[in-house]
Amino acid sequence: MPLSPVVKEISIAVIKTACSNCNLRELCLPFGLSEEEMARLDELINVRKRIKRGEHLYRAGQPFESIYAIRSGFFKTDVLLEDGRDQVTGFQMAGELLGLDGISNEHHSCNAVALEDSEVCHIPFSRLENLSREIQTLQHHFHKVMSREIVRDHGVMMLLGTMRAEERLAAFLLNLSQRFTARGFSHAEFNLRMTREEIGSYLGLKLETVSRAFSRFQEEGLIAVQQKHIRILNIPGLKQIMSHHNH
Amino acid sequence: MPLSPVVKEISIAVIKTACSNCNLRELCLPFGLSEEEMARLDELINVRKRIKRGEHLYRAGQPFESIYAIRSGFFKTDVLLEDGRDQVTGFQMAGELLGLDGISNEHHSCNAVALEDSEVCHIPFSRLENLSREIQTLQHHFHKVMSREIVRDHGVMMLLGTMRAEERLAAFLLNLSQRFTARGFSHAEFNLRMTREEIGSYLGLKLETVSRAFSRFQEEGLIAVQQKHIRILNIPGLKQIMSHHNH
DNA sequence: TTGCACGGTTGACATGGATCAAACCCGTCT
DNA sequence: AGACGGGTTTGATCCATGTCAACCGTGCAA
Repeated sequence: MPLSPVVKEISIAVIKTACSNCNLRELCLPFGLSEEEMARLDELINVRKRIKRGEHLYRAGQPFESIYAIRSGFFKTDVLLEDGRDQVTGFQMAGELLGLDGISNEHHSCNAVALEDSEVCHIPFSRLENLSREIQTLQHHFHKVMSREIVRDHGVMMLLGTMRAEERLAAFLLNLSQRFTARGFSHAEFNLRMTREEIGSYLGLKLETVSRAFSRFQEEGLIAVQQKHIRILNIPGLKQIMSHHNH
Repeated sequence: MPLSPVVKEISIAVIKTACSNCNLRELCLPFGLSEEEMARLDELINVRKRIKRGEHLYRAGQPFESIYAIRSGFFKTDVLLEDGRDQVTGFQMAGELLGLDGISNEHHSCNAVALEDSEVCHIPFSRLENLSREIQTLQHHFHKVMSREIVRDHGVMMLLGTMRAEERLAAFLLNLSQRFTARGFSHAEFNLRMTREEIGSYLGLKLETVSRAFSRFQEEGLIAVQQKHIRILNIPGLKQIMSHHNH
């Protein structure tokens, strides 16, 4: 059966996806819900999409109708200016939500691209609003998630506004490490899913600067880098880089 | 009657404040509500606080229990790093909401300071959640407001990550102009409420750089600056500065 | 009225990161 | 196996913005 051009780029698998037995439920939307409440959430979240590396989950300008919970994989979001400049606004991993920016004016305001083969749960937003009018816990948790996104963005603004290159990269690595840990992965060893250029775009730096900072950290014994493979050797050392911001 | 030290710094006036006859209702939370729904919102928003110039509406770390709608005046929000660095994360004016960042972990994550004598409406958050479980329009509008904040933050990240000094300042001025216009003020002439240092902090620049950029714009006939008084003479010119980002 | 304090402006100079360019590494295709 | 291409590393140089310092303007207090 032929697929339309639009659908072709992401294959939709209508697999019954249950929050109730998802191991990410404590990181994700169902956090704090009772069994019975979770069952009601399950009714609404029943489509899972697979997105292959490099494909868009959504694009800026497309009508907004759903948010997405990442079940597995890794994404970036970015915004584009008319003159071609773009900036990565975030990297998202399992258990995190994508698409919250689209609520504001019924259209997505950024692009979401998979950086590795990924799976997301499709959450129709108006049905989520309906359900969260009935389940207070869900309502409150959703508000917390949105608020957390605002706080995170303030952190990035701080980083972009006041930190120098090496501080930014240290903050970035520590943040990744901490999020991997929360998902049960090694806090000290991981593969970067994004290029130096994407890291640079996120951190407001050029790719060469990112590369040099990696090399510098390696020379100082803080990390071991081998292309995309990172081993963090000295977490306190990285933290220290963030604190003494002169030289 | 003596006031406690905590209360002393902001004088609370328990004046009946009605959204229903507030001229900011179309910019603010009541947007889109029917008369009857607005009356229910009125029941919940019945305390107005006056905050004098320089005083804090709230501070980072304080327990969160309310959000605030600005009735009149002008605020800045800023975050502080342990090592003393701080950054202004936004400037807020009448009709805008303050405190959304506090939802995420029951504590405010930034400081909100009045830049001129101001008045805010006090909106107990749990009561707002209760009401928005009953009024779909309110619920949806509140979600839009939070989402808009996220989109705004992405814009600031873009600005901090990719723009040069003069582009940032042009973007800043155009944004202010546009928000003043939306509130019925002149789009071309206004007084800045913040210092050069605060502008710089927001834009990720030093105050001297901000000052030089103002002077440069003046030389080029784009604006007329006289200390805090700004007159915008050439809006297309400012827009153009933002677009050609090389030299 | 004078003087002080705070914010703003301007200049001279220093520097972190951008830019430009070459070479390298690694996986993939032929 | 060889060649190609995307991503990365490293070096040399440049420039926008930071830093430091002097001075100015305005409003408030004595």
